[in-house]
Amino acid sequence: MDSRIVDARTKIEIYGALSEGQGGLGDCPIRNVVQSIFGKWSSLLMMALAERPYRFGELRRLVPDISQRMLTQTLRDLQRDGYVHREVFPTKPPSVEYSLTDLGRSMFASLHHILLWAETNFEAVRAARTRFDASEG
Amino acid sequence: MDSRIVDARTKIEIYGALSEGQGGLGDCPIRNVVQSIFGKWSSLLMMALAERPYRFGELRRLVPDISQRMLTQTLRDLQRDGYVHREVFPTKPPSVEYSLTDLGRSMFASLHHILLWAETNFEAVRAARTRFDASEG
DNA sequence: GCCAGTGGTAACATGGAGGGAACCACCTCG
DNA sequence: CGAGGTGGTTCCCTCCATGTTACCACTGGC
Repeated sequence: MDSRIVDARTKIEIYGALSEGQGGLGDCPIRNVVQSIFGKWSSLLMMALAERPYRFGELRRLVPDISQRMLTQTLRDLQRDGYVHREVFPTKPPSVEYSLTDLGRSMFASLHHILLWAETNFEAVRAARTRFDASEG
Repeated sequence: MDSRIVDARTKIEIYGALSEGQGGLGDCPIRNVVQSIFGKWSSLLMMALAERPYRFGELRRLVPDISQRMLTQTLRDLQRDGYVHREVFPTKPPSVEYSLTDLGRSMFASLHHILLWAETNFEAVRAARTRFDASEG
């Protein structure tokens, strides 16, 4: 990855231009994509599906405290964005399998970095929060 | 980065264990950290500060459609999490400079991947959405 | 007959993130 | 004297993501 960071002013102008006529940086399509990735459950489901395909019920059991509604909706959003493929099998009670597409695998490869960072550094962040909260009264 | 992905079941159990007694995966500290990074304006401000330190007013002009309230609050959150350093200079009207800490630079290095991915691929995502919306009536 | 499991949908409630506008103290410049 | 720039805070309101609950059709097993 080219770690050179272009002048932020320029970059932000580009971001703004992309949302011309819609409301400025607030709904720039790039930031929109990023936002949708970070729904409350999206990254967790991507993590699971990155390992192997899962069926609906399996995912529900794997993530105990997601509601059925949010599981349905999050999967549908991921499918809509092209990250997830949904396949129905004509078993006696029809079963449904969810798997990552190529786009999904590509996206998860980039997403993975920040997830790993959080796994490694969340204690440092928690410590920083504690320090901050203590010093501000 | 080690691209080997551990068994999702195991990983999710670990995530769950971290939030023991608080409410399950819903507020696992790792996911909590990730969520805070993806506030509406956080990544944009990190992008700017990754380039060089900025003053409050500079940031406000750089990001035209952020409200003063959200700028203050987002910067405070980033400072609280240890990503941003806030320094007050005793100029005649005191001025304030915001810069990244080492933790912040480290975090942004990982965040950068997914931002670049979104910049590169947002058209593919938009295309996928259009296709999906067209095919579902 | 009846309950459990398949994969959902629909109606409704709610909490918190975000937005808008006004206000603050201080200083300088015209 | 008044306007505008410094960096905020406070109050109020709105809307959307999420949660809760109930319901659906179908099948197999007890």
